[in-house]
Amino acid sequence: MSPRGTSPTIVDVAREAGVSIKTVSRVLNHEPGVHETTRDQVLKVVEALRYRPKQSARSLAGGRSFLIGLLYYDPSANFVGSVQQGATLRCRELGYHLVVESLHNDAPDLRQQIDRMVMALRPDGMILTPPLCDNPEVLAALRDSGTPCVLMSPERDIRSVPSVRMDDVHAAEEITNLLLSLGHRHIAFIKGPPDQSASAARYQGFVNALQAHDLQPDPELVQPGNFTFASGRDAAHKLLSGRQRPTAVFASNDDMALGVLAAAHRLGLNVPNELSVAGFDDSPTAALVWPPLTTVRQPVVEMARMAVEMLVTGPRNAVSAPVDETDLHRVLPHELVVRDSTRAR
Amino acid sequence: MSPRGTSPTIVDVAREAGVSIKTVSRVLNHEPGVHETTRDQVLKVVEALRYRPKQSARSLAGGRSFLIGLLYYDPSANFVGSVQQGATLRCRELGYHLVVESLHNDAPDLRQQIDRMVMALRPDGMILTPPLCDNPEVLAALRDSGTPCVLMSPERDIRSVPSVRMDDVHAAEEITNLLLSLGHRHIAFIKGPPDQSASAARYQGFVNALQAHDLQPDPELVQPGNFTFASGRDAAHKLLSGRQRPTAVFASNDDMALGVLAAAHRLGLNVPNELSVAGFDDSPTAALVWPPLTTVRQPVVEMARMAVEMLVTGPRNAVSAPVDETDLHRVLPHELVVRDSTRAR
DNA sequence: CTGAAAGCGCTTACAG
DNA sequence: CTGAAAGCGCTTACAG
Repeated sequence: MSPRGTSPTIVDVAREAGVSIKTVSRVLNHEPGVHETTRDQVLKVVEALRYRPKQSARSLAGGRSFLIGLLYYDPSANFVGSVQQGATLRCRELGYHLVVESLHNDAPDLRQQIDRMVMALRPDGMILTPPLCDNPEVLAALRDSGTPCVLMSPERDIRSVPSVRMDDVHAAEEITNLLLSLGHRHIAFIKGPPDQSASAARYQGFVNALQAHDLQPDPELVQPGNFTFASGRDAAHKLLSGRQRPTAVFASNDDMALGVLAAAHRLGLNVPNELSVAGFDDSPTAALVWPPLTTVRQPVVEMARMAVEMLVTGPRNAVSAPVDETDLHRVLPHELVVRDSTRAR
Repeated sequence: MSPRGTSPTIVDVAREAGVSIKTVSRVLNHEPGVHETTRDQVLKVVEALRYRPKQSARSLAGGRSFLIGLLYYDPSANFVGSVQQGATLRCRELGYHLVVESLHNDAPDLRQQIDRMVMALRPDGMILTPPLCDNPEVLAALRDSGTPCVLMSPERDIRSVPSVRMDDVHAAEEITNLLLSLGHRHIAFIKGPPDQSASAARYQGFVNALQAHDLQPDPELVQPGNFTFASGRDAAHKLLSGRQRPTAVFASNDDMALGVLAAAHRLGLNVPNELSVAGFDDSPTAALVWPPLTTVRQPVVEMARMAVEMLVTGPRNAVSAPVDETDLHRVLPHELVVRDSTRAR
């Protein structure tokens, strides 16, 4: 049973079970057309010998590696952590394994790095996270290699390339509705960087919710930001020392919301009594600050599970009916996380 | 060049270069004893055909998978993110790939999960992070399978099992020395959970530094904690409302230090003017709070690089001299990160 | 429902 | 310095 000693092979199982290796293979791969008695017998021997087929042999002979690749850029992002969590779990259930590669989005030899991985490992599918899933070079390399991909939260969907995402617009609407329902009417909004589609989507949700209440965003209460702590803090300083102070701030991500919290503390403003603050992302820090942040949790773990599933049970197993575009682009439900940083005014 | 079409094989390269596949193999594996002219010719063809050996074939024939496994438990830990960062980079340099598996430390089928991975993939080595690297069941499974391991920051070193760590004692001494040099004499300490060796080590460093200044820890200023935000906040409440308030608090990890910050804010205590606070770990949040936290950065990325290296250039390539125990247990230098939460009293 | 043969693409001894 | 042969442990057609 030691892989470095003499672990059993399919031949051992076949001999012990009194069948051919082909039959053992059939049982192991859940192929139909094996007599139940035979199947049971084989499974018993497999169990007794603690036999596990060797991935390299399966891969070489069958052309499937049982490997899913995960390409990511920012190692510190908790997003990636959750992706892996969901992906490795689903992989395990499906008999696959996850190979990860940390790439620089602007590395000069990006293409070569990807080619090397694809050629060596032949992963059966690849999961791409932002910003790599929006990098044309990455997409091209993978397309040329014929590796199936799923994009996680890409900037925009690509025809015929599967993707998984959440609904930023609706989530931002919900946060805004929460603040409105708490009685807030002067709600500030801190935007994300203009080159990220999530920024526009979240702002759109904010506007939608206001308009549904016959309100318009106050231009003075809408500040630019770039998803960093510092940009949130600076925007908050402007907002909170302006002539008409908002009673609530919706920062379109958590890092900026933390900046708002810091600015409020410095200005001696009590959150949530004098100012409500909401974020977006449910970063690990969001629950650790004072007061804990009201925010939106992306269903990242579920998205990753879904991505693996689309890859594994994808083109190969699907009936070859014309693929439905809506099936290709999945939207998973998010979750509003109401904590102590928001309060009725 | 498309792996799903007809990618070149070693036979193609051999034919094109006018040599045997054995010679191609020699060149690819940097084996000695190939004429320089032959080598150049082969490499030229390899380049032209964009040939990459297929891992599954190499693995099946050669008994090496070129895969390093990473087993981890807590997906949210930024520790794991840094480990992967370092590990994938070093793997790439060495022609290896990293397979990750998220495991529950107390899963009933833990052994089975590990066996499955080891038997299927036959990784050439495995990196274990806390708390898995201290789990006897995990260690036993890997030992039985003959898979070489490196433990990252294990509770305690195991004879003949390689490990990589930092020096908690020294790091804690340095933080304490910093506070002492800022003029603090009433320094509180918040401990970690007693069942983690890092807790004891950090406290030891704290005591060492005090004693080197002819000081003794004040029992009233030493509080228990368990490395959580809440425990740090509670400990701080006690410390800061006691009859003799410390001028500085050394929380033995960042999460607890954040708790101290929160408690100070609530009590209206200005950090760092009225209270200095130091943490340990340099978590991502440490730089994002107000004021930014003075702390210690573990050399996690470097530790992971080292772990991969020990695995790859380990037993196989090492001269078979008796293994030096000190070579087996590496200690990498940490870094003091002085930010704004500490100030001269 | 079951099996014998061929082959996936490399590396390992073994020769020369 | 170079090569012909065997074999790693499976799966894929193809038969029966």
